[in-house]
Amino acid sequence: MVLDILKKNQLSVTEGRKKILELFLHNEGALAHADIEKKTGEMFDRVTVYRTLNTFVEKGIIHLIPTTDNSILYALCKDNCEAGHHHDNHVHFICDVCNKTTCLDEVTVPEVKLPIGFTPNHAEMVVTGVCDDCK
Amino acid sequence: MVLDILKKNQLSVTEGRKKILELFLHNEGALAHADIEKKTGEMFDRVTVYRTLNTFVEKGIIHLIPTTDNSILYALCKDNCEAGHHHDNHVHFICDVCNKTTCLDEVTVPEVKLPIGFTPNHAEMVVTGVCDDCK
DNA sequence: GTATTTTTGCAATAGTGTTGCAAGTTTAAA
DNA sequence: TTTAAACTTGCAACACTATTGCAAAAATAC
Repeated sequence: MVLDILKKNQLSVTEGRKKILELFLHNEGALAHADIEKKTGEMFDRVTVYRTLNTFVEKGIIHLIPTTDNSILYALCKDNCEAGHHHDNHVHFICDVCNKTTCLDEVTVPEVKLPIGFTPNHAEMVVTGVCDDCK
Repeated sequence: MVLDILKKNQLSVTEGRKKILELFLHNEGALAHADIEKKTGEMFDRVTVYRTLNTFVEKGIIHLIPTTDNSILYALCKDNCEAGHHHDNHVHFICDVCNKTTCLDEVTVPEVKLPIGFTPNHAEMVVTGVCDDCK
């Protein structure tokens, strides 16, 4: 599984990439750099984690989630991942209780009518509230 | 104008608050902390700018805009500001060309149907593309 | 005008992210 | 299977972003 994804994206198979990709595959929600650093412990250098995450974003294996605090959240979305690249037009949900961020793969970002003069390219939507686990 | 807003929110009137609030009033788009520091130059300490922005957010004079890089963007939205507090349910637009962020006060964030178990509280939407100035 | 409350500036600290380079690992090809 | 080329990693250094405590200064209230 992990190997397939790396090879499909023409990436060298290294311990760091395998481990970090596994974290995303076995983790429901989104992850921040700090989460990954905690979970991998002393295994890799901070810089390696940063570079691995950037590589994955460039290849479209994971994608960024917009937030209002100054944190960068990354998530792998199962459906798109298989296809090798992301459409990433789904809504993200951040739980006010457990703070977990979830990709709602089945909820598509709705179209909005913009004022005259504005041309849309991409739209992101983040909903906060109470998630299924915390209800 | 500036004084009205500060008094309405029960804030002491200081040089820093007046100057920063003016920046928002005379600036179309959103501002990051770094923008404000550049525009105020040596007038105030960085810490004062941080604290002023936090105070304004708490009082609802300005609000945060979600981004995918790790930057915090602040914007004052004319309509709500007059009322003393924000509804902040409008769409934000980030121009791919000039990178300016605009509040589309007249475009409301649409409702979406969430999966069973999820209860929404607040929704944010950010659209990227080409703005009116850059078209 | 003075006392009280609030805000500011400074110094120190912590967190976040990037770059250059040498050493190490992976890949591909003989 | 060995070797050479390409790529990735770790380290050190650096830059930027943000927060806290405390004393001095300013604003408000009386």
